[in-house]
Amino acid sequence: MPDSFSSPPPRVLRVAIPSPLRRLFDYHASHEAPPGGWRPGIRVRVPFGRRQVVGVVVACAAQSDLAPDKLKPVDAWLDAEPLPEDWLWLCQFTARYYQHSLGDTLHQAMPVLLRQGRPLAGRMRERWQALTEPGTDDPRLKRAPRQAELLAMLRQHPHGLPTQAIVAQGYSREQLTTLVEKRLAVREEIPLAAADPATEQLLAEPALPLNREQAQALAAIHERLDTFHPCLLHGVTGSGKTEIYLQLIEAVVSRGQQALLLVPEIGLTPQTLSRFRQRFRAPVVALHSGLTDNERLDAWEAAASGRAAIVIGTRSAIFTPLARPGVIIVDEEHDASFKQQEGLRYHARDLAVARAQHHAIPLLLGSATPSLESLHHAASGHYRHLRLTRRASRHPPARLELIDLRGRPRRGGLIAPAIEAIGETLSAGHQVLVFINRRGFAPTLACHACGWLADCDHCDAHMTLHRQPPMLACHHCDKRRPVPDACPSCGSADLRPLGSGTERTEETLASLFPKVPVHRIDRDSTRRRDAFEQTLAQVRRGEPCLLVGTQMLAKGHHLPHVTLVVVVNADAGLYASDFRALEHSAQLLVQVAGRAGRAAHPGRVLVQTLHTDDPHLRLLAEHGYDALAGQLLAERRAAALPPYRFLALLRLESPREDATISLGREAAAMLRGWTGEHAPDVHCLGPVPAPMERRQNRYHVQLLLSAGRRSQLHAACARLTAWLESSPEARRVRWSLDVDPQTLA
DNA sequence: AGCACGCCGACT
DNA sequence: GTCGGCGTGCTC
Repeated sequence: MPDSFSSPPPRVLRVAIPSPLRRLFDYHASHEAPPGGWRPGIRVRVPFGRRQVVGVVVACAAQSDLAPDKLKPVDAWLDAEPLPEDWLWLCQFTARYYQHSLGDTLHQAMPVLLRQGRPLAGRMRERWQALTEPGTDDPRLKRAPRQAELLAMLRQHPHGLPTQAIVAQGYSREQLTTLVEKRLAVREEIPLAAADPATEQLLAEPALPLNREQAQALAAIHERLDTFHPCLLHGVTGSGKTEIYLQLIEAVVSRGQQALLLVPEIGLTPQTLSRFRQRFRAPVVALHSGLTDNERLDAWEAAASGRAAIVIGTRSAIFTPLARPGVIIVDEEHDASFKQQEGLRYHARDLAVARAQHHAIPLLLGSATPSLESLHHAASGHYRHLRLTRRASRHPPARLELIDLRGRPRRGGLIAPAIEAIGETLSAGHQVLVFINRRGFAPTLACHACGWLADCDHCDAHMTLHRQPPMLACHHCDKRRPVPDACPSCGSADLRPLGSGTERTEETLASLFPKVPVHRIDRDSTRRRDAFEQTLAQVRRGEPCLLVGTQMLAKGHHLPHVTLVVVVNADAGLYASDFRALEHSAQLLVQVAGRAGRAAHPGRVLVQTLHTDDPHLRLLAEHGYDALAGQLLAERRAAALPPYRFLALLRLESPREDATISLGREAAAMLRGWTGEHAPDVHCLGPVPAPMERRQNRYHVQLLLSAGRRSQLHAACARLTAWLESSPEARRVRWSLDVDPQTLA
């Protein structure tokens, strides 16, 4: 075994470079070594081509495969100590699993300041302290009341306050520096490591009592906290999953370990955070989009050093290093936002499984509507299946009532029975949620004289008609056009909106129920930062109102006064061509339905559809999500689709249709020749045009690989990426490989 | 991905 | 006469 003390210092460093190239680059270790010697995980500044980049040492070697005169020396080391080992492991695993460049993976998984080469060690925190005693009023503050208030606040905290806490109180950095200039306060910097006071007592708020099911589920996870122990917490809306998370975290943190909680993009709200911050005295770090680069690096450092006890974040938080990992929890594990849909296409839930296994710690996946993957793992015994069937409220979850759209006139997408039910609910003093998964006024504009449709010039798609402001917009490429007065094809003035979006339904409801406020919630109406929260706060006050919204409304938000939910059209999702379309629409329908009747009143859910006899829809309506999931799993098995087989999708895209398809053909031919001998289990489908072949004037083609064994799929993907990287034709076509694709679009 | 080199069109 | 279009070649 090599002894690190007697082995000679390395002469060559193998460095991962932030570039899409799937290989390492060797450098001479001629620069002075860091104090602890060269080790994997140390960042270096190196010359790369004609520029300087920040790379990460991945291995140290005595010599390179390249001639020594081909190697350049590193310019400098940037870390005395390597970056966290668990983080480095996860990045290497991710790069391998998703067939992505390691350098690029490390780069993406690093806080921005580390990418730029800024130091990690020795971070300081600013603190501000009052210099004068209370009671000594300074005449210079007579005309500066805010500064006087700020000084009074600082005086109440003789040990000083961090900048963040002061800014949170509504004061500005300028006011602080003015106080310092007047020598009334002083700014100091203390090491971050000393900044958080130790906590004597973990719980700030008592735990809630658990019902029997909850207690059993918690006990099952508790049983083994020292091994990899994946559990699927499968509990209906309102069955108290969060309380189990909280008590599990309490148990882990009281052992001196850390908890990592992943939530969907839409779930990281101030309410969620305050629930955790109020419950624990332990330091909670939240990784949300509002953090500055400095705050993000501080949070990373706090997690890596172990000072942060609880880390909460969305998808990318899976890459947070942890000094003493104790549990990983993924809330709403079925949520599509856990999968990154561009660049490094990782699934945070799947990485959470790998990471928990690596650390030998429990993993908790929570959902009311688990993904078919997780249900399959639970059924096959890979995951422990913990069910919560009892709701805190005395009402059972609302059932879906299918109502037939066929042959009935629609107003704003709604038919008479739905409009009547809305009227009755409002008269009873309750609130109504109308769910429609299309934003804009209408899906498109049509000419009733000649049949012309408003199509996008750049995509194989219709343009959506908007009223606020009036325009035609393509939702695939962001191209906008003014609304024409007359048909561009025949000149007729008989242009009519076709179908309904949120704006049109909002308009219709406002005219049908003029005395009741209508709130529209979609990406367009909530563009202003706090508009969404403000509307929700108003709705929670409980006065009768109508909510019209897209799936933004469906997820997580507690709307206790809604007792009727209307789904304008269930068919769009159910009949989409994607193999996960049914699974995802069923999850969405159940989530939307979960918004109804959580308070003192039972709820109703009306689902408008053209296909009231559709077997899947009926199964969902009559027997619930679990029954439908069972059926869908059987169909997936029969169709040789995930979770029974594994997929990888090669996407090809270029402005030229012929170049795209011919590269696809060559790749397929190469692959079929290779798999026959090396990976007979791998099937290669295609090349085929992607579902929307032309987008933003680029042609999209795809090649689908499937296999029953991951090892063979992995080998085929490795062969494919290597071939593409060396193929001259592939340089003119943009390509990307999606391992475990979420959709085939 | 960057970034340079290199060879052909419309401007001061 | 130059500025600049993007084809193609390389990065230890």
